[in-house]
Amino acid sequence: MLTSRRGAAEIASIIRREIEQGRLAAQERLPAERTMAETYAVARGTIREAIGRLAEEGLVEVRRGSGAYVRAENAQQLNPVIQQARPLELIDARFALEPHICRLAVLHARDGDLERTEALLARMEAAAHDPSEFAAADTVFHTVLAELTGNNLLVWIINQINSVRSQEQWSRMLLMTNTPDMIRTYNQQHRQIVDAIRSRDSEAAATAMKSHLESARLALMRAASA
Amino acid sequence: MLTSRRGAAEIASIIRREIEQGRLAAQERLPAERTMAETYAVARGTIREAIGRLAEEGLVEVRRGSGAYVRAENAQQLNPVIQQARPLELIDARFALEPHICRLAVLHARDGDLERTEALLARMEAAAHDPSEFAAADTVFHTVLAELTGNNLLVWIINQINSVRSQEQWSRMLLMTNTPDMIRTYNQQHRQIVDAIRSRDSEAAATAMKSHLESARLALMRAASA
DNA sequence: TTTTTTTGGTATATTATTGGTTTATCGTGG
DNA sequence: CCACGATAAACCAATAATATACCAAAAAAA
Repeated sequence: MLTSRRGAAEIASIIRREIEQGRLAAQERLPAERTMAETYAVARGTIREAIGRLAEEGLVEVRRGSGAYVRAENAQQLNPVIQQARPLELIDARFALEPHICRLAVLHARDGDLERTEALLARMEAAAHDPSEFAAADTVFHTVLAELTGNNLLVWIINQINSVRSQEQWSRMLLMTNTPDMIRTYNQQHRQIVDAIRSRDSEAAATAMKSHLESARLALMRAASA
Repeated sequence: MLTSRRGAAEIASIIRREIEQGRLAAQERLPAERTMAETYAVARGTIREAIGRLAEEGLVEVRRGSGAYVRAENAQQLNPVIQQARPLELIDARFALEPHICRLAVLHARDGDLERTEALLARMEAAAHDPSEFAAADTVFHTVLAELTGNNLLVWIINQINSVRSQEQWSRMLLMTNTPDMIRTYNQQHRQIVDAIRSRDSEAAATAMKSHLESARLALMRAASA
């Protein structure tokens, strides 16, 4: 139900969501009130009202003449379980989910749906020497696989797991493990997965995903012990 | 009586359902009376009558010049994605997660940890004629299995999935499917799972869990088609 | 350093929106 | 017929949002 009156409450919800989703990092400064007023097409007073509520909630801290800042202790507040999850816990969770996601994708994916994965495969193959770009595309790839199942719950879970990748520790780990050699291996495995889905072989798809995850786990453990 | 002509009582139930299903968050403002009148194709007075009843029930709070707001204590604050998940989506997600959770439980569970499952098995076996009690214990049982893995991320995911059981639709479904016969079947399967974990046979544990979930899915589909 | 720019803080008059109220009218069912 | 509920329209009062201007603190630039 959308209301015509875009009030301070709605603006506050929008900003709150931005913060909780981590699109605004801790300690980071919010855009200036006048800027936000323009971007949300709303009066500055409304922005001030919204920020005031967030300040009351302790989510942000406003400094006169400087700006409004995300309070550190609240930036990661939502889903502390996921944020504190250790890399190996994440891999285990993926081991549980993604092979079966591949099976469900075989059952539910329509032919046209695989085109998106093709574009992603190309993007990842072009990023052999750009670990960040590869990681970004890889995240989308695994999300798209979940979407192929048509199961919104699974998509949501995968998104939750993916959200940890924005974490600092995780980013550094990715840069270490995503060497050109590993990226090449991953790309071959990705293609095996897509091919298996395309040929409607659910067990082959699940097996390919297990191999893929096993490679990722090994790379992770090598990086951790190094 | 003309069914096309909707009275205040009907409008009130519609809005009440919107609130209880969490489609309107806490503290959120309802659409303006004039707007709702248009969307429900009804006179403003009828909307006012409906909102008045909700206010009497304490479900909403009306502020002159501002709007009608959902009172915090009545708003559903669960995750909308999970809340709107269909039973079969949930089962599929469990199919993805729980067999592998059993494997991980075999790997990580210590001997003493299985005592909790024993107590739960006894509780469920004593509840053959009490579907609600059985469902409650069953929820805990699957959570404990996740805890055996030592993976907090998996525990969190299972808890999220379990939280949907408080939903109205789901409760009715459980009462339909949890007949004494089905409960007996479930209890046998639960014991197979625990026995497999105890004897450190990860594939047997995973297979037993798959059988269990398959039984649940069949019961669900029978109930849905009935 | 000094100067300039940017930023939040405050005040105010105006406009728009919203709930509150009244009144007249129409249809349906008893 | 009457009673009752819904409709429709008009107006009132409270509140929210807008638009504008100016101040003071902080930051940036000179």
